[in-house]
Amino acid sequence: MPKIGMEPLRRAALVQATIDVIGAQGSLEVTVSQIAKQAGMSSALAHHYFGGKGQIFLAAMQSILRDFGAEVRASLRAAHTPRARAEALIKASFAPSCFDPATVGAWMTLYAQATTQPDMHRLLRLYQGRLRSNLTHALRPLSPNPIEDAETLGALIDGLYLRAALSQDTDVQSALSTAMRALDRLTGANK
Amino acid sequence: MPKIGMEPLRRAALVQATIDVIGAQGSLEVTVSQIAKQAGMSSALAHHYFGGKGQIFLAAMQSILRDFGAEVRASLRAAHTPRARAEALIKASFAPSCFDPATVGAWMTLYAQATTQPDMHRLLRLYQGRLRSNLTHALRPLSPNPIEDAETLGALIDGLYLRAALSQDTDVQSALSTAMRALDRLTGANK
DNA sequence: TTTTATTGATTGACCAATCAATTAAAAAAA
DNA sequence: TTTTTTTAATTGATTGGTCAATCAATAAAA
Repeated sequence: MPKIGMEPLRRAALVQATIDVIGAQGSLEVTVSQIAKQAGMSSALAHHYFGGKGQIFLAAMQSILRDFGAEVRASLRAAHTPRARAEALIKASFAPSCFDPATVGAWMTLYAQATTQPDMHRLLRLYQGRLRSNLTHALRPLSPNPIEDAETLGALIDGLYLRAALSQDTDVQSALSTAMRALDRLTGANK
Repeated sequence: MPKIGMEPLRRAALVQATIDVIGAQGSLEVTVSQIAKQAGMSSALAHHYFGGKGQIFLAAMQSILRDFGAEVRASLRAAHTPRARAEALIKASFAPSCFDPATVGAWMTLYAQATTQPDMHRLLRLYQGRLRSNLTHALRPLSPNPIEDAETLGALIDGLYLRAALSQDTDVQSALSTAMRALDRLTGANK
């Protein structure tokens, strides 16, 4: 069986499997064996390539954040005015992929683990920093205090996401329009 | 030893111990034995009175939410204008007790478990419902759309709390003033 | 003597991590 | 080209540890 160059494939499969399993059972309580089985290999191999459960988890989170980052950049690319950029950032935060059960589970895991695991904490700060920076940039031409307003809008997005994600009746639409309305107000309520 | 009427005392001690242990180690990963030891009894007794770990956890969360509710009510009692009521609600959400490591740990646990455990989910909805109701009531005389604005302010509070709680440099003050500024804006930017 | 309180010890299960052994591709040597 | 050697891939089985939950036994109040 040993075709050479399996490592990257295996690692990718394990990362995807981790996300799938977390999504399937909606929880952080997954075992290495479950993940390995989902990825079609033995748990020993998972340990061989990743070293430990924590590192598998970390890689999975990184993957999710990377995908989200890509979605944000794609969304920004089509936006050519400050206002459109701010809207793009909001829309990306409430994209359907963000409400995939796997993503929600991973996100809650991240929050819960950030209190103790430095790696996870760093990852969370990274996301928050990027969102803040993007929002500040977009709001600079629109607001007299872009930094403060970016902070407000960023926190609002997180709070709305939390509520939407944890309502079984995931009414993303309502969360999205609430965020948009807030943007209207922050930028001077210009319709 | 068996003085009669131990049950309520033991239960209360276990609830407090749960909060303490979660706080001390900043994480949801605590064992029944740890909790029982902290409460000065055997793990068997903890099981005897509560039936299982999940029920101990649930009782601890209920206790935290009950305390928070009491703080909110106390804060509201001193507020005699709509504006003061809204401010009181915000202040209560950023009270020092909310940033006690034990409270933060418990809160993150609640979010993480709400995705799977119906009990926890119900509890979270209860908190969100009460906050929404309180905010709506306070904003009714201040805003043309109190329901929508309460939703916005509630989500903002949650988001700001999340950020403040997960920054090692817990700058509660900044979160608080951001929320207050948002209240200004929602209520027509008067002053 | 019945009921309540209490615990040490045990059970049963789960699980992360390790190890020894196997396979076969690839590379080097003959 | 054939043979040997090295290296990567792979897993079944095992280990060591943890933990929730149960139980049997004890002690003392009512």
